[in-house]
Amino acid sequence: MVKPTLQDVANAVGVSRSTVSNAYSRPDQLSAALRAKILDAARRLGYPGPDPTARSLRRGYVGAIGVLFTSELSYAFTDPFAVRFLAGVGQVAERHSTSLLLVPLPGDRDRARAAVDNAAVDGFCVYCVGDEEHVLDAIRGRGLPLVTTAPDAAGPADSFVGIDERAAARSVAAHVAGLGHRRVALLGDTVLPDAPPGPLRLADPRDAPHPTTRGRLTGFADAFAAVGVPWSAITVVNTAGNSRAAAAAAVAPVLAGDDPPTAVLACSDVLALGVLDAAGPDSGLSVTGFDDVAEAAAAGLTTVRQPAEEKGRLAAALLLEPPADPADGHLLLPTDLVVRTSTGPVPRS
Amino acid sequence: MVKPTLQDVANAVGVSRSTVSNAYSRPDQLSAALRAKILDAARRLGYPGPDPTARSLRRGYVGAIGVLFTSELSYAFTDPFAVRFLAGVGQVAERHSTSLLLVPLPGDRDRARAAVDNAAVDGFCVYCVGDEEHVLDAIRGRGLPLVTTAPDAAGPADSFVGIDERAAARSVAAHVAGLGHRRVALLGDTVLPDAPPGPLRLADPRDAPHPTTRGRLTGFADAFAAVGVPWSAITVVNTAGNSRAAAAAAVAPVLAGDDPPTAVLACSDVLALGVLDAAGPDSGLSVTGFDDVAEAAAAGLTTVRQPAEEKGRLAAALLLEPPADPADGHLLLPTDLVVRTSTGPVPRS
DNA sequence: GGTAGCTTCTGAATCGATACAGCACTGAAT
DNA sequence: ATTCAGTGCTGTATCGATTCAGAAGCTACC
Repeated sequence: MVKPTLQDVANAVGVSRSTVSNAYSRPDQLSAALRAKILDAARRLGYPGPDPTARSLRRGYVGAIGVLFTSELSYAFTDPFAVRFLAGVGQVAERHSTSLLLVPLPGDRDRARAAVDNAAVDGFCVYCVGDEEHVLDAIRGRGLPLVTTAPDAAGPADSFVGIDERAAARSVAAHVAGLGHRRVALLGDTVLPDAPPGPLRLADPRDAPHPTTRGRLTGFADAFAAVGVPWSAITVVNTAGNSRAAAAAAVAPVLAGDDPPTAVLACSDVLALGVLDAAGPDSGLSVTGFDDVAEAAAAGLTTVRQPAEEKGRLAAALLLEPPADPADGHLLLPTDLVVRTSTGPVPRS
Repeated sequence: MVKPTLQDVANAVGVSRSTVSNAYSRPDQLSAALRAKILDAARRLGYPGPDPTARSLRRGYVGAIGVLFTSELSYAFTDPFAVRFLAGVGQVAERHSTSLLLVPLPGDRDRARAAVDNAAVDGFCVYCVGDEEHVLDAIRGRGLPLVTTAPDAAGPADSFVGIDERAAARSVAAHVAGLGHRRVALLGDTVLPDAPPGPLRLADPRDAPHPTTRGRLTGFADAFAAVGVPWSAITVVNTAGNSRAAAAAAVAPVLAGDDPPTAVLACSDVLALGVLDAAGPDSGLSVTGFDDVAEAAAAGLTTVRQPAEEKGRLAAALLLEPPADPADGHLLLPTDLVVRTSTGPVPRS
């Protein structure tokens, strides 16, 4: 038994294809009686209703928005901040009867492009992009609306929702500097594309390719420069992946070295928690994170809070309810410095 | 400027449409020189490559699998077990260059059906279904492959990957019974469709409509029946949602009542954690969960471990690499009873 | 009775691509 | 010179629906 099509239903009832189509999509275009007759025949024939693909082709829209993640798809579910962001996107999508297409973005440039080009969606919500500028170009090339969460990745036509990464980073770094810390290390995931885990030479924080990392490192640098600590005196540590374990592994040698830092500022809470793991309890090391995920509170982590779900909700809303004035497509969210027990004065040793 | 189509590129180069199509999808069908010329012209014209929707229509497949959740889409991201399951699905999908379409399933029957009917996917992976049998029927009606995680929801043609819910529940309940507990309460989310939070009359555990809940409650009942505690002596408590807060709110009155239970067995870790919240530390109450999510270990929760990511990976694999023999489409995963500190002997009072 | 105004339904064009049979040409073998 | 097998490319049918202008039928009013 082959799958019946709209035409088969039309034949069975003895009406035209258009009428059957109307029975499904525009009930006001035909009499209730005929409609009932058609739906009944459809049920009898086992016709499951209009084919979504064919319908999308003709209508010109799909009813799904793509969500892109720089790294593997599984990362989307590994970082608690990402999960909450997605939940926010999902809430709004749900209201619009829109699905979420999670697009795995392979590391390989060409395959990444292909993944974007092949995604059947009405728009893209890009959670975070590294130097994947070409992926954004692919989206723009398709003429699809795009909302990003990294300010300087946003082109003129793109929407944006996010925080002032640099200012937020400055606030937490200023707190650490204010406690007297001068020997500090910064910790980021994939600070430079192919760098191994561990300490890294980075001539200038603005050289970091990943916009979010760049913004945060630059903000950290700002605050320390303000108290006389030059960039060159700051250790930058790279991790292989945004995970607790990766962070612990990358930072352990640094903590064990000569002249270890008295404070470590991480680019995400997950990394910061890894630093706490590596340092062990009561080490006296000051550690800060970023995002304020649920685990941060339990661990007493000093961090910067940004509204995760709200960010997701707004991103989806920008896509699904585009503002009349494109100028309203750029949203800057507030952040809060949350001081907990993971930061304190420099221990005298 | 309108978006160019394949035809426009063909015209520009002076070849047929098919040749341009081949340049993209079957490079071996034309000379490298011509292919280069075509791709070059495409770039010049701003042609973004074949339209995914049109391609899907013609090819007959989409390159995406649907993931269905009974409750709201945001739930998918709220339950840690669901998140890990999804991560597993994502890993396998990634290997197959396949996207994940998360389909929000509205509570309303008709809209739920519509959501399924409109999803452009090659198959469905149903994380958990309540009494949503009609949704499964809709999927089958479309002739799409289906993998479920609830054994008795699986039709003959469906694949299945999951655990023996009843036996697993029996094992943890036997542990609690072995500790001497005889006054017990069971806690589940939406045990009956429209029941309010709090204690509930349920004549028989097998009356619970949700297959997973049904399996677990029945297993609990088995173990207590074996030590002489009849079903009628067991309190069943309903929650409004699978969250810590909902569980705490639903169970608090029960714990505060006359003749409170000495043990509470929950149908998920999240609920169990809520019970611990409600009971407070050192209450002497024994509490068990289900799934062994990350937070369970930290809270010392006695629970049943099941392999979350592996479950997701297998589910996706059944969809994307269907076994030659349909009999291999039913996978039963192992579970482990994990005894921690949240269970202990009955306190003498 | 004629025309205006509705509602209900039809037919052809269209969305943007892919599959497949078949044609034209090339070079080698007979 | 003729057949043959292989490349490389073209043309047409097709995927399964939606859209829209317009025809047909029916009521209603002057």
